[in-house]
Amino acid sequence: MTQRRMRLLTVETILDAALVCIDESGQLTMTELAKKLGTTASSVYHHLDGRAAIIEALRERVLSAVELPLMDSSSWDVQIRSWMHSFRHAMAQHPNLIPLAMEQTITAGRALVGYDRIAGLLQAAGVAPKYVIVWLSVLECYALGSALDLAAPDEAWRVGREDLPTLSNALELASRGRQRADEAFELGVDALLLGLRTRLEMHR
Amino acid sequence: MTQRRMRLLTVETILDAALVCIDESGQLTMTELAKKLGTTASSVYHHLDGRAAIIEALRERVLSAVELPLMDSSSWDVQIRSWMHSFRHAMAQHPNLIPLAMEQTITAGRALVGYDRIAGLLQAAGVAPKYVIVWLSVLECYALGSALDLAAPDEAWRVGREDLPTLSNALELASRGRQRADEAFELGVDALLLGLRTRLEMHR
DNA sequence: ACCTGAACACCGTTCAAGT
DNA sequence: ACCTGAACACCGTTCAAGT
Repeated sequence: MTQRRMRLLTVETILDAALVCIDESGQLTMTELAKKLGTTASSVYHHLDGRAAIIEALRERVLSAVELPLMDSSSWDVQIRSWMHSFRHAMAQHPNLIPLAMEQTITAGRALVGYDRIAGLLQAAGVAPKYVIVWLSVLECYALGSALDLAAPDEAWRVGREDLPTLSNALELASRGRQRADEAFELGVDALLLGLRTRLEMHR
Repeated sequence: MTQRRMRLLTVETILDAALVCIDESGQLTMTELAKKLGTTASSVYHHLDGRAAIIEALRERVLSAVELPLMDSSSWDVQIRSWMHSFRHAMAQHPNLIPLAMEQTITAGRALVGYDRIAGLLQAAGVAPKYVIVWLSVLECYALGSALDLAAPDEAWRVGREDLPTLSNALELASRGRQRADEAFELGVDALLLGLRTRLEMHR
């Protein structure tokens, strides 16, 4: 009966609540977070070192859902493709987190293992060693831009100007919202890898 | 002699100062901006409707430096390529602005004319009408991701872990900082366009 | 060890009062 | 019309005081 009073907060519960805040409102304020936890903002500081640390931890959590490229027998472009998909799928679970996570640094610690394997795949595919990082950057830029695209409001693609007939017409025929973003991601990854493959074959 | 007192502020001078703030510190606070202008924060509100409006105006200003795709006789991929370069070059002048401009909306009003022409080029190249917007999204995602790459600190690509030999070795051989970002952008654009061209030829 | 309320420095923005 | 100082609501963070 005289059970010790339960801990109100845990790193886990705080991160859970913070992610809910971000998913719901796209923002993260310490007061809103505290309210959702039923405490005050200052309590949070006993478990995590401020707002920046919370966002950092959430980015790690989301990135940890990215599957490592499998070391199986499939070809290098299939493996890279599936890794890009896994990356974007993880990001797509919490699109509102993406702009917040951008504020700090871009490349993460935990993702490095994945990067190492991708570097190996690129090298095995025939990319010259001094260009492996450059190609890794290319893939990262596209993955990042596509992730941001997930967070963008679809209204951005509304035109309503009659002096831009080609664009207006194309928008009529196009898919919208998430589906457009998904199709674009797919197409872009394939084009990047096809471009890389074609270039490698040309230089052989 | 009895010259009317000069106006202290203009929309132009405010935007100039704001851009200096952002270039210098990567931030934009109204008080810092006011100090740089030699006035108080509240004065600014007589000319521009708050911080968000300032960033919006700056984004328009930077985007207005993007050259429209020329309607000349060069092939579609050369034209698209030069437009992508112009876009990124404009962004590269003020990399610190990019994350701030992301906070609001992504696609801009003024850029729409450029988008219309790119849509025309894609269609002329043989892209099916319902996929024109999707391809436009692909190009935008990559341009955006590459722009963000410009704002990222280079330390992000420092590893120092011996359990990741491929990545560490690749980093040794790679170029760094701005040069790496430039090379990556170049390579990615070419790969995307080469991929698109190859795909179009396959489906012909 | 964990939680709390009050306090602090700093935001963006508004507004009545000046010229 | 343009500028200003004071005020307001709201941030993130710190800290002495409680249990």
